[in-house]
Amino acid sequence: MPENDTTTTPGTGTAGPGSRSTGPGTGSTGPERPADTPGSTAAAPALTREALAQAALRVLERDGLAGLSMRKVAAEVGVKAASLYWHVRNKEELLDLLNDAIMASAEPPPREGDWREQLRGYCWRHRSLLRDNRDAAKVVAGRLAPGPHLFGLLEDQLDRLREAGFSDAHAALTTYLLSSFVQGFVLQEQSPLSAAEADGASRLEVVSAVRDRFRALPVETFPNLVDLAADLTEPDLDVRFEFCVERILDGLATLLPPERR
Amino acid sequence: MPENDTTTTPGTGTAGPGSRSTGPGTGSTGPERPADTPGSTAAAPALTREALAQAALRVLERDGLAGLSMRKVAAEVGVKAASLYWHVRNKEELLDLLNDAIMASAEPPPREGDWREQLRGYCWRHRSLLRDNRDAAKVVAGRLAPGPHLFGLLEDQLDRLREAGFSDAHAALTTYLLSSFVQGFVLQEQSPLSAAEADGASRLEVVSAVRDRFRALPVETFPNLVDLAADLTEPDLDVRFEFCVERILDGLATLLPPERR
DNA sequence: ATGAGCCCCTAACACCGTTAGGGGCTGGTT
DNA sequence: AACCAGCCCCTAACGGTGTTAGGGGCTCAT
Repeated sequence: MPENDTTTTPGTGTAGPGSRSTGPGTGSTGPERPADTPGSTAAAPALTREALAQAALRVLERDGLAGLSMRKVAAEVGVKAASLYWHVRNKEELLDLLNDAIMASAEPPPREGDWREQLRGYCWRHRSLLRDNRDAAKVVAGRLAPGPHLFGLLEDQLDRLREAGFSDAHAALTTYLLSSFVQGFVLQEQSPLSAAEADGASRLEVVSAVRDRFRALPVETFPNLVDLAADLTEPDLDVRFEFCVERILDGLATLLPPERR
Repeated sequence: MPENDTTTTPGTGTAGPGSRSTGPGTGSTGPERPADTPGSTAAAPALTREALAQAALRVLERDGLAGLSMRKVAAEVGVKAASLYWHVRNKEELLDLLNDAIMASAEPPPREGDWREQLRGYCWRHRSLLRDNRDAAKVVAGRLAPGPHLFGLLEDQLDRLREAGFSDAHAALTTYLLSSFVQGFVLQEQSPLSAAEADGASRLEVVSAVRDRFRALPVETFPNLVDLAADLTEPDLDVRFEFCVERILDGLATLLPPERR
């Protein structure tokens, strides 16, 4: 009942009218539309999957992931909820589109400096991408489904890694290391520290409250937590991120022969 | 044992009748229950927050995070949904409890070998913890809210890091690096590669399908993706994880004076 | 006996994802 | 001209969700 379903799979082609058959664009990279509305009322906006993705992006920005519903996205494009199912198999697929729409605004760092500088740029940009779009980290979280835009980034990153001297296998593995870390980090840095967020509670207030809680722990069982309370609650998350990224870069450097650094 | 609780931040005590006022245990560490049901029908299970967490854990295992509803958790403990709100402010708080319940089954690696070996153990154990409990990674994802069990782990990890020779600040930052990475990695490794999962589609089938898709990309625009298709789709995720962890450990090693390695 | 606090209940609200079925509107074929 | 096929949207409804209001017992200390 709840999920299951999947009844569809490809089969079940009872050819019944109601069943979704092809849907517009299923292709990954190639353009799908036959042409574009040859004549007649040329201005008709023509609801596309792209338009859906943009609408979803707007709703996400306004209401957050929890507030993103089919009905709202439909309203955003001026139709009713059920109509979306002509363009999209289900909400999950809409989220895939949304995921790609988020990735669309990413662009690789400039091609200057050594490999460290460039990879560093990738990490920091990836982080800001996930932070700038509301709830982007959560959207991306359980979603590998590579949209075309991510392909471009991946391609570019691999290119630089190989050029830096990394082996094929190492280059490929490195992309996973970087993306896993950045994703995990942003997820953590954006999650509310305590229930006392979302209300007023300025960031700094919450942080120092957490720090006090650390300090208030029983010293005999949690000596380190008490002692390192200040370090654990370093309020500048950029410092944290920088530390982590530099450590990862150091680790990657050991893969290269010393002369390439 | 650790009855616990965290939570609440006391305020809001308007003392009005209908409003949830205190809830059972609000104390931080001390035991709350006055005693335990002195006489009479001694066997009454007495619905506790702990029991709720266990019930939620069972529902999670059975139906996954998407299928975890207040009503089901309530049914699991033999009450109706509305009754849960006496013990818990809302679903979010229940998820915090669930989070801690998941963490409860974690235990630190043995204290043998050098610091690398021990940190490695932490990473691999953390990963299996998140993989063994269904949807655990997603539950933990947007949830810092440190349950008492996580405190224990953190304390232990910090202790080993300092003993290894890391400075206070470095030790603290390292815990974030490790947990961010592991969390991000498991999130990625568990997310379905394509829509063609969840159905039949053995893992290997899907992997090789994805590999073929990489290879089928236009070579002139995605030369690296095409070329590294095999490396990018390495099916053994342990290999990936190992690479990432070792790189991070290498990076951490550079913080130590050479003689401590 | 009274009241306070605990703990659960029934009903209901508004909203969710999703499906069934239908109805126009278009363009091509017979 | 008539027809059909496909596109694209609609209304209505199903079963489910989190959450609140209000009430009712049941146990205790006064």
